[in-house]
Amino acid sequence: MGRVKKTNDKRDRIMNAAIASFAQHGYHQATIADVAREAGVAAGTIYLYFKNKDDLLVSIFEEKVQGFIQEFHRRLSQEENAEVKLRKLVHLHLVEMQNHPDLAAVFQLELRQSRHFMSAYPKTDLKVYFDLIGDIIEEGQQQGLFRKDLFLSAVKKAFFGALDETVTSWLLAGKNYDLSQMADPVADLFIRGFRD
Amino acid sequence: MGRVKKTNDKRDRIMNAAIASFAQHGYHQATIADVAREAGVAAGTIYLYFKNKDDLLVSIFEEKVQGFIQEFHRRLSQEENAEVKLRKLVHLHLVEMQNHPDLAAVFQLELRQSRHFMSAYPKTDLKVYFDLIGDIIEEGQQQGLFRKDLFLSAVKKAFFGALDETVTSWLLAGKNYDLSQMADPVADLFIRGFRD
Amino acid sequence: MGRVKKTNDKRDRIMNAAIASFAQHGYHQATIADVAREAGVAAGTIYLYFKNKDDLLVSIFEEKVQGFIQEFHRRLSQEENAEVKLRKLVHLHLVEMQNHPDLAAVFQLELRQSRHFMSAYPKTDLKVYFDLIGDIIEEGQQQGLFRKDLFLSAVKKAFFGALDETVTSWLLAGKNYDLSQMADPVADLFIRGFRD
Amino acid sequence: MGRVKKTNDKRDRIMNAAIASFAQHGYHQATIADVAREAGVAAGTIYLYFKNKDDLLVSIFEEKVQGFIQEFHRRLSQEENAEVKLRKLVHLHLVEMQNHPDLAAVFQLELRQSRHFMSAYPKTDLKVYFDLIGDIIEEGQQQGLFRKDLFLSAVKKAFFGALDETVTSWLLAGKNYDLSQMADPVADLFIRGFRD
DNA sequence: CATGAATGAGCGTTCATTCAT
DNA sequence: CATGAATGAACGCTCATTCAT
Repeated sequence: MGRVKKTNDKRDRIMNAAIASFAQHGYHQATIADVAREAGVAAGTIYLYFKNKDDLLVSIFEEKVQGFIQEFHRRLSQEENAEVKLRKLVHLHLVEMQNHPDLAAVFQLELRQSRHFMSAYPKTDLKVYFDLIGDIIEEGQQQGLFRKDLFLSAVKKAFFGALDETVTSWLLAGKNYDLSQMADPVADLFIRGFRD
Repeated sequence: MGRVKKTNDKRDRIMNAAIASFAQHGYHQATIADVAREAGVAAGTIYLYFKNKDDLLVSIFEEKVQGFIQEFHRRLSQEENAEVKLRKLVHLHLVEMQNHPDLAAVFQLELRQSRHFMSAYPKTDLKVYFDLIGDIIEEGQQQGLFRKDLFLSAVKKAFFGALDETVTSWLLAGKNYDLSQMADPVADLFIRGFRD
Repeated sequence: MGRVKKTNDKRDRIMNAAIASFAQHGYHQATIADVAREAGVAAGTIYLYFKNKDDLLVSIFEEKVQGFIQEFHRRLSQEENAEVKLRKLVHLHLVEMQNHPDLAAVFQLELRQSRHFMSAYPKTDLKVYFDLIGDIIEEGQQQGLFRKDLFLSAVKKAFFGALDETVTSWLLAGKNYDLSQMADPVADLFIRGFRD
Repeated sequence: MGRVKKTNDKRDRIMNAAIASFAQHGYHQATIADVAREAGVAAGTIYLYFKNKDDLLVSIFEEKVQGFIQEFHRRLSQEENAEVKLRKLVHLHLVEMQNHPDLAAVFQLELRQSRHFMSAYPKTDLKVYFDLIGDIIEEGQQQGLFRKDLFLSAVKKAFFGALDETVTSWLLAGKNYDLSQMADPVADLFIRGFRD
């Protein structure tokens, strides 16, 4: 176990170094040498764990988003009411981004620079996140809370886009205010918008 | 007049070539040679009209977005009712993007890769667009249509983000559906969300 | 005459602008656009008077050096004594360079960057200057002032090199002392070295 | 040791390739690709050992001149008499240049094209060479061989300039005569010029 | 003669990636 | 597994020169 653990440690160190480097310098400006230095490994070592620079970026997304989604699922499954779930999702999304600003910067700003990611976008884990949102809305419809005539694929995107822009604006403003305070106003807006 | 016209023609040709090239290959992947070939000019000629590659990208944004905002302003000023205005804005936004998909791709995907643009983001013309949105919402509040307790800076971003993601999703899905059909569902969502 | 004069004026203006530009920025750093701006003409105009940038540099040398040599000839022909002539030549050389520092900079520093000049060096007007020096030394030998066994081609170069380095050092030191004060010490050195 | 030796070998190979390339084509005309080809390395490798092209040029000067000066110092320290020292210095200078004509070409012709070098000129190792010359002259004064009223800073430059021009002329004439034969005539000239 | 817009060849430098050790 | 020296493709940009007006 110690052996395996150690290996994963190194992979994690590289990934975290990449998050920090990409967030600080931007994906294109950050070099593999930067990441290696930050991770305390040789540049060549990175290629033992990741196929290439793009894979490193995409892996950050896949593994970290997966983690978030799993956690969000777990946390939301405790709730019954779709409105409460939706509100909680907004809170979780913004709080997590606030607590992991480097990761947020990579998600919001850098990830879009990966051709590979963008072309695979509709099939990524992000789809799972969209589904999570869609499921909650449908749940709300079944609970008689939300309108039946919602154009689901449209409102899902609108909801996600609202969260996304909220985080992006916060990042680009220099993170100079409390992001979580935006949660209730945004959640209210959509819950009212969804209501019957 | 002929002389001036011709010069502007060349500048426009370069800018349009850049929009096409950036949309097709992505900002970083597109080379100045690509743009020049597409515009039918020599590479060096581009530097007679634009300071550098980044300036080309930023100029696209500034001049084209300015055009859109002015047109939106003009079109919306004919309306009285804030709800109608908001609905119309959503329509205009999505229809324009649908009619100019390359430009849309540059706006949604490529522009964010410009460090220069992103750092200037809060001061760009995009702020004017945010203001336009904010003004309509405030107008709705004064008309007694929208809630007075809206967290304006939050809902502005949510609204813009929703439009933004709607377009981005459409682009990344390969523009394989009618974008304008998303207008009413999205507009409905926000109008209800804003209502008193 | 007015017509011809005007033309020569423009050629002169360009040449003087080139001297100033080359002296200030260096030959390679100075652009044709710089020279044109300084001369108050369009870039293309320069090519009506000079074959190319290199020709401009070489022409400065040829015409200005020719002027100097002619003047030196004239001024020295008044003297009889070879020692006096030599002393006067040193004075003239240093005083002229001091009075035309931009020209000096072009001679001492920039001219050597012209491949064309360097390859033609042994055949340039500089040879005439070397000959002028050689003639004076031979005159001194005939006047019984200088040794008969001087290796003429060696001492000519040594003499010129001494003047050259004296000017170069002054230029590179920022022209922060009186160059003409070096004349007598240098002249003394060579006159003694040449003496029988 | 093998490892270190090999690394130095590569650096040396690049430097020697640069000397050959700069001598043959001139500094500005020689490309990094030329140097790389000549050295048998990839272009990028050069940047592992030198900061940029200019650094390559300046490094040639610093390391090679330093070598010469040290060797000259060592060789001259064996002599007592200042006149003999001076004569030997002239010999060494010309013989070394004759034996390393590519290096000579870089010194005499190319180095002066480096803005960076020229601006640092008064502080370079060349100053050490000037000092070496000055020390010998002062030694001669103390030995009662040379005049006390020599304008030292003037005659130092004259002496160096004479050597410099002697080499330059030889190079530009196509190295078509024996440079070392100029040594005695030049040395004689200065020794007589310096004498009491 | 004069212009200056247009040209396009040319090059230094970076950096993701490889591979011998 | 790990290294880091070496690679070499790739590209933005400059600027001397041309030529249609």
